[in-house]
Amino acid sequence: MLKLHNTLSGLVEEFRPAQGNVVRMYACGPTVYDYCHIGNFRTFVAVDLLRRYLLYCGHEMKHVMNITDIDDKTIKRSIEAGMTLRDYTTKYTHEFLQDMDHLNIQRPELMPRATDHIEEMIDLIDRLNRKGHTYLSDGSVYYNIATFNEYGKLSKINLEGNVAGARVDVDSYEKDDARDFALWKAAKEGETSWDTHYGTGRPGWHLECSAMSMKYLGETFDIHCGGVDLIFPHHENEIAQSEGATERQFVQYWVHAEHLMVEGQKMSKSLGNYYTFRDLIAKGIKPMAIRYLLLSVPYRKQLNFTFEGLQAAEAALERLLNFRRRLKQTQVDPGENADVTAMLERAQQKFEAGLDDDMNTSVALAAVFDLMREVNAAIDHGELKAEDQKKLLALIAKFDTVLGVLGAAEEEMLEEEILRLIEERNQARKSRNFARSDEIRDMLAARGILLEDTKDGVRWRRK
RNA sequence: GGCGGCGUAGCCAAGCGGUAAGGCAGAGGUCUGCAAAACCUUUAUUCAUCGGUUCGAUUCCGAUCGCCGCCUCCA
Repeated sequence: MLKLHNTLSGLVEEFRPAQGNVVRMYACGPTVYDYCHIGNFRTFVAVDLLRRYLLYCGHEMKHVMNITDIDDKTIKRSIEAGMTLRDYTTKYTHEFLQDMDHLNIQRPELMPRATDHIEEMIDLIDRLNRKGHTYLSDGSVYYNIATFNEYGKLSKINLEGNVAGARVDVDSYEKDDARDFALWKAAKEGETSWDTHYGTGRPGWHLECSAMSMKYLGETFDIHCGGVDLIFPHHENEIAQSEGATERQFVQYWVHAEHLMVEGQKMSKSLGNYYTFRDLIAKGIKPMAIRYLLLSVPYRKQLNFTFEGLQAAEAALERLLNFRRRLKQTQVDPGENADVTAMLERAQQKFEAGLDDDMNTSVALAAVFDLMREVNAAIDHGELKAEDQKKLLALIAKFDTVLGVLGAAEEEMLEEEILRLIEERNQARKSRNFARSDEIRDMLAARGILLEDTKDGVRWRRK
């Protein structure tokens, strides 16, 4: 009896990688016939957050993300573009990785290409063949799902944790030959193909993920991620392929990211609300605002992606950055304040409890904002001490190893000219020459330097 | 038609039986020459609707309405 986990509750307390501290994780990557749209990145950000939190928890990662460079559309588009498949997919893979970098998504340990693993795929077909799961038809090899009696267990199971199996009707699949899927497809005229003992052709879509995940992660691994639309048939078929061949449990945890809506509507080209990451950047949206918005709603929830939401994300992010800047620049006395220590501990506990609960990022973010409010009040009252300041900065940095939205605290070099102008403005203000002081402030603002008058003196920051 | 998810303040949302987190926007206040930033206060007697179970339901059950996804190699 195979066990199938659906949620990642209790990550710190209960989740134990099968291989020591090394978490073996596979994520279905992009198909590379075009630019990914923003919904794709919702999934990739969710996977990144999970990866980062596992690292935060002290695990090591062996994380594989495939590059699907051999599906129908990619082949078609490369022909249309007059490029070789390899050149075409290399181009779009490069674009994809650039977008990943801009969204601060960490690179997986391995990003294998499907077309580099034809041999492994053939070997897997051989194994399935030996166990009687396949049949030949018109030069193609099909998986006979009637021979795998657990077919349907992933997509039919109730993913939200209600009574499993209550309404599962596996029989309808077993009778239906139409549910069989291709492991190897006979070559079509003009398409890229490989010569093998199954004839000339190319692998079916689902095969690459079974072959590559097991090659790099072993026959059983910890976590398999992807978008919800992949549950059926893609992941269902991966299970059939892998478990059919190995007779072992393929995956411990399935993590499926929900889709998003744009302005309350389904994203589609006809509605004009189909956005790639690059479209949004071209509109002047900051990458970190996109990342923040995408991660602010737990991955299991369909999030509503709106421009108003992007503005809100940017404002929230700005506030967090200001807070960190203020924290750094505040002059403090030596020592430690027990109240602040308590705030710190509460925040860390809530942050981790949130993420432990199946990556509830809403709760984790609330913990960060609660902390910010409390610490701001402490600073206002002059209650922050040197030890607190140090610990807080460290904690914020630690939180951001997971969230990845703040970036490294910039060590800005004070330009002598800026300092000189600030000093000149101070003199002007002292002599109540506000026309001149405003002139200087505006001049600096025009160059992206914002001044704030506080009771501790002038604070400045770059916009 | 089959399977599944969702419907919480102006917007984004947490919430998993015990009396509504957090963010954005808005309002008032403190501070300031004016700002900015920050802080304080404030904004849902109520969680799509109607029933039911319970001492008690946003949370469980049923029905209704609305939105969304999968069932067609589309993340």
